[in-house]
Amino acid sequence: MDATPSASASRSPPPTIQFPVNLNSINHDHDDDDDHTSLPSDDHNKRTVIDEMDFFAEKEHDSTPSRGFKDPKSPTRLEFDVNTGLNLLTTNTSSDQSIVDDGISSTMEDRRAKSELVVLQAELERMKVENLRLRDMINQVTSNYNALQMHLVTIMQHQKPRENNEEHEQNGLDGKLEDKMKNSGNGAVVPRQFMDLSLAAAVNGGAVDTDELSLSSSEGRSGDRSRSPGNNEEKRNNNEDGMVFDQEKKGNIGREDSPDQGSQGWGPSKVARFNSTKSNIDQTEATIRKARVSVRARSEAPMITDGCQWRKYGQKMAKGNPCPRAYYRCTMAAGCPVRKQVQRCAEDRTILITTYEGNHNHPLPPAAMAMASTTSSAARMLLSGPMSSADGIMNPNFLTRTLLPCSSSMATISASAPFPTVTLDLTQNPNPLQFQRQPSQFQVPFPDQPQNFANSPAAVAALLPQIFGQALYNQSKFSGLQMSQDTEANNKLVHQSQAAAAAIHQQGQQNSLADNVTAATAAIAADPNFTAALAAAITSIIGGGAHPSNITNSTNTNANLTTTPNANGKQ
DNA sequence: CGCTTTTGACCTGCGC
DNA sequence: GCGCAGGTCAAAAGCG
Repeated sequence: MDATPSASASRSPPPTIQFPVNLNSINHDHDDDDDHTSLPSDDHNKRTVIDEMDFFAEKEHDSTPSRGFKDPKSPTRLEFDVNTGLNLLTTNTSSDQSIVDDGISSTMEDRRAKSELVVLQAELERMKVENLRLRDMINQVTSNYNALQMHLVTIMQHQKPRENNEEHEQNGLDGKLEDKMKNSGNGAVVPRQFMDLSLAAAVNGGAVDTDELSLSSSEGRSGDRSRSPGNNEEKRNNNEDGMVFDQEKKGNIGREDSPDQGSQGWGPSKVARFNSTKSNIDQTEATIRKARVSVRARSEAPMITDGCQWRKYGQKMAKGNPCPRAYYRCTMAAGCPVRKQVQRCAEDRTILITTYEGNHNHPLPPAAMAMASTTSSAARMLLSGPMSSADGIMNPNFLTRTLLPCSSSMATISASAPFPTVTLDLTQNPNPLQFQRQPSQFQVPFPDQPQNFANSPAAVAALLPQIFGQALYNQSKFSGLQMSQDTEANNKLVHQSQAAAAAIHQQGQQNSLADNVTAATAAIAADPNFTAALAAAITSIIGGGAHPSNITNSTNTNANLTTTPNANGKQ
């Protein structure tokens, strides 16, 4: 147990790898000392203040290659000055006096120091304001992005409700996913499932709109399981009366789905068992939840810090791995469906494997946005994949071309299984050549990142949203186009996807921008080198964040994105 | 006191 | 039908 990755896990963040780290946590670290990086309480309220603190808290980064960056606004230079100045000042003020004490010039020095102090304070104020502004900007963009996403989903919904239904009917309505899955042996069936999912996913836009779904699902479940009731107290509202959904609406969206099924979160099969009458949507929902994003990173820490708060709800010995697997669920909001598994790699215990599933149904701190959007987008991407091939396996080439036309590092995606899983392998050396290692791998356009940032999981995680965001976008387009059913169509789709990708850059700028912002936010949060991170953020926000590549930096972030055919749900 | 972790039991799906 | 493995629950214990 102690050995468990999770054992001491969630609360004591100190040793953890910093994923898309928390602005909050960073701040706290500086202010209070690490204690509550993960404390649930500080969420929203403090954020504002914290953010400000953040920037200045990161003074240590004098060594940072800050020069390359330009603040969109005047403060740029000042900032640097301020940073150093602050440091010096702090030390100087105190030390000056003590050291200079004896000197005759002390008065002058004093004055000078005071005036400097005043100036610096003024600067500080300005910077604070600036920080606030930036933060607001980021928040705004983020919310815009979310809104846009939902909008897109809605549109999609309108566009293809029929097709969707038809599809499902074709599948043979008793057509539970389960059935399909079971039939997967035939090979032919699986792809279909995928198709369904894709459509549905596209329609629903992920967990987003499935209020009803959750409802139905919950019913189904509760019947089966005696436990379910207790389990869902938190979320119970939903069940009690369907209407409740409206209450929290968007907030709930996510909530609902998981809550009732919360318990089954990971269990694909469980979800699958709903009656067809309950609809495709249910299936979709369920399926979406199934999609997983797995991150492999080297760390001594029991858990990676990803900006969210987690509660451990179980631990199990998994077959074939001496290290126990820990189960966590997101505690940032009651009923949040997001879960994660943490386990050390059997072969190399320095590698920590964190698997995320589900979409958050609550507002997230910027730092957590990266991971959250990554998982949700990834899930949607996987599930909505029009690229399913005849054998039910995603065509990596397709993905490569579609999602990552201009990548600089490598990643692999494949999804043939009950749980499509995107595995981000951060354990690899940042060597582009790796790309060649596996034919099935494709490159993910991780923009270059600041040095410190480059190899950290945070960096990659921060960028994932871009990738998946784009992918999602692309796919949404695809699914629109995708009505064709044959593999032949896939070829077309490939081209279409490329076109779509291009179009996305033009049309979907908002989206990309948002993604970039998200990434940038995470970058800021995660990067110890604030200046670099800030630069990245600013660059992405102001410099026309349409392209991920807009984030300019010197180092490549390399990661492997791998999707595992996870037939048995075993690792 | 409230929250989190621990841990054994339970449920479910899957393969044989 | 049985056993195995994954996943979840919930009481008890621990902690701040």
